[in-house]
Amino acid sequence: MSIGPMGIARRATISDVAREAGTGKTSVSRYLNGETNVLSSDLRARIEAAIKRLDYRPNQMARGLKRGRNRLVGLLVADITNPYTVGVLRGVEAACHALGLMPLVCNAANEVEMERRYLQLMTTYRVEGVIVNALGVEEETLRPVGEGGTPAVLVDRSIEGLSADMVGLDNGEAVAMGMRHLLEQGFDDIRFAVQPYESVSSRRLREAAFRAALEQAHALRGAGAEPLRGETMVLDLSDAEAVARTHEAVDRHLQEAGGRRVAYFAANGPVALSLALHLHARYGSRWQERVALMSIDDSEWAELIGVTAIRQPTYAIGYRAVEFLHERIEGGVEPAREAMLAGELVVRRSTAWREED
Amino acid sequence: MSIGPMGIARRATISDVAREAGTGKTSVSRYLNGETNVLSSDLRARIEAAIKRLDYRPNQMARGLKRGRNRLVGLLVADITNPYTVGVLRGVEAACHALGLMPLVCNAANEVEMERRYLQLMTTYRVEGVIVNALGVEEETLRPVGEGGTPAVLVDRSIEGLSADMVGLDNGEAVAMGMRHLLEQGFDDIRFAVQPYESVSSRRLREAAFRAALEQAHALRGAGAEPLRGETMVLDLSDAEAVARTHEAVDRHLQEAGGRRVAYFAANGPVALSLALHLHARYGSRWQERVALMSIDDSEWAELIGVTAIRQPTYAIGYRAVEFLHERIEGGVEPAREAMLAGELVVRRSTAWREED
DNA sequence: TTGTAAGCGTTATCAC
DNA sequence: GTGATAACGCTTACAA
Repeated sequence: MSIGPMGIARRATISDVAREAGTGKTSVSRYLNGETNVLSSDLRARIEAAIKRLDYRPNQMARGLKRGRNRLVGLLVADITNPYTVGVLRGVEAACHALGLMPLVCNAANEVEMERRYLQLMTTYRVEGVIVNALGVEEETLRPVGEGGTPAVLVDRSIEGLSADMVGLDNGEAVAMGMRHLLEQGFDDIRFAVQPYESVSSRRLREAAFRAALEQAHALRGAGAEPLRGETMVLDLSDAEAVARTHEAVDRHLQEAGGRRVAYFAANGPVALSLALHLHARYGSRWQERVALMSIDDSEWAELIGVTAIRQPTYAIGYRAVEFLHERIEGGVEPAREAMLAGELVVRRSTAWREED
Repeated sequence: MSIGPMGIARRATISDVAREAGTGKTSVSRYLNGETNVLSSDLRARIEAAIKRLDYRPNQMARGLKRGRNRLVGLLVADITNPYTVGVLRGVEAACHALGLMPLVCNAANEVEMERRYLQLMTTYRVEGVIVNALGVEEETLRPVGEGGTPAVLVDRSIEGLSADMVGLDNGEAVAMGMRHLLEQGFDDIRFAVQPYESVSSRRLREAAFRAALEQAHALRGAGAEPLRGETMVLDLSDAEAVARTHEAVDRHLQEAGGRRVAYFAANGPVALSLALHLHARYGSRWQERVALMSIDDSEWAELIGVTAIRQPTYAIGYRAVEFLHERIEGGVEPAREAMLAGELVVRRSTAWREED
């Protein structure tokens, strides 16, 4: 690092290195890009020394400007506060690292407006591609990006009218697996709790799978069997009053159930947490004697209080998303693909335990 | 967006806009930079229209190259998996947004080697400053960066020999507050659980504050009083075997304590979680009848099972860090500052509840 | 094997 | 008011 006027440090440039090594920029550039076979070992050594002496680091921005690729990929997430997101992020980072990419992480904090802004900001930095796990980006926001523009890969949720690679949980199988478990355990009163699901594909699929499983179970039981109760319950976490109302509905449900232990199947981690917090606040630390909670998304607290979960392969999802994106960046032109990764059922006390225990 | 050869989309450049608007690049640049007073309203309108028509977005990289500042700031975190980190991240993002900066988030996943690599990578992208919450970066890695080089702000922990702005929890007061509470509640057997603390300033300060509080309490009690037991217990989360050994030590401690309820004061969230998981696995869901857990760092699960916590103002910490950094970026030259933000005690059942309840 | 020169998309300098 | 033109730090023909 050299010192410029006024004692302010200035980073060395490729020209500085060339001068220091007594050569031209071209050779230095060649050295940097590993075209080592075209360089005499003498020159190579001089360049190497000069670089070390000046503590030179090539400027990625300038490099990107010239080459048209700066190795930046954008990662837009709806909510970094959600452990699911963090898991995906870890996978994304690992894959980026392995592929020589640099992730630019943006958290929209559940604000649709933020999502749009960040997406714009990213294109401004000329990211080579984007990975999107968003709440409400619309097809039009991504369109210029999706077709011939910046490649995009969707995570967890597809966007209506946009055909892009997408990777996420195999929702249908995950919910079916959960329901199979619940029914095997003999639960006959099951509520499926989910955030408003019209506009988010993964939620929609999960809810549909829940109803499908329910109907199938009905059919199997036949006429004479004991009735099977099942219902979808919408929990809008973005609206405190709506949450309160839904919590009250839960209370009424438990009241009706009398002493009978009912099951709640949460469509994701945040929903499960909201439910658990309410139940704990309302019925004390022994609330699990009244309701069996089960959730898509595993978490620290699920293990801590013994709640059954369907663990999502978040790391793999993030990793795969980057792999997809990388292929597109390198010019892949296959039609849009979909990777649906399997969830893993982690059975804990909440559902293993029957009333008679 | 215009279409280049082979149908491949190419983003419009400033030259395209100039041509489309029938003017020169200079005027377009002026328009972009808000030097609107120097432009005739006619020209201004034409440029505006051209920009809209071409969906033009200035290239930040090129801009940065020319201006020498690209509005990128690096955020290096030790572990994105830690909720503390996520809290800080949110504050950082909000502040960056407010100040027109773009955070480049790097997660070192608890690997010291990664930290070094990412720090290098960031300088390669010519970030204007860095915010560092790292495990083991050494002073030398940051030195060129800290002095006259890229400004740096430290979060949660200082680095030996490096004088840089730093922001974090007021550790002394936080621990003192926690100890005051524990003693008031009548606990007389208190273990302070902390990760290896020699090399991480915040841990060291917390441990020291624990011992100080203990001694003070001893002094206050005088000779005739019942004995007060207190001990520091190191829990090395990076080493599974060490963790197991420490967990066993916990078991022995509980055994010795007989039926008496003892207190565990965890120096941070991950430590508290490790303890809670062990206790739950070992003593079942009613483990809190044997030990009162309290922790620096609040979390979802702490509320869910009623564990007392000292909440860190993570959002404010992140926000403040960016403010500090911004001042440096703008050329501030004050000596290194330190912001110690106050924690908040959140009392829950774990400590409010006495044995006789 | 090495170097010269043009150009990536901006902004800054200086003329008109 | 406006617009050439020269950088910024790099890569890449093209020459030598």
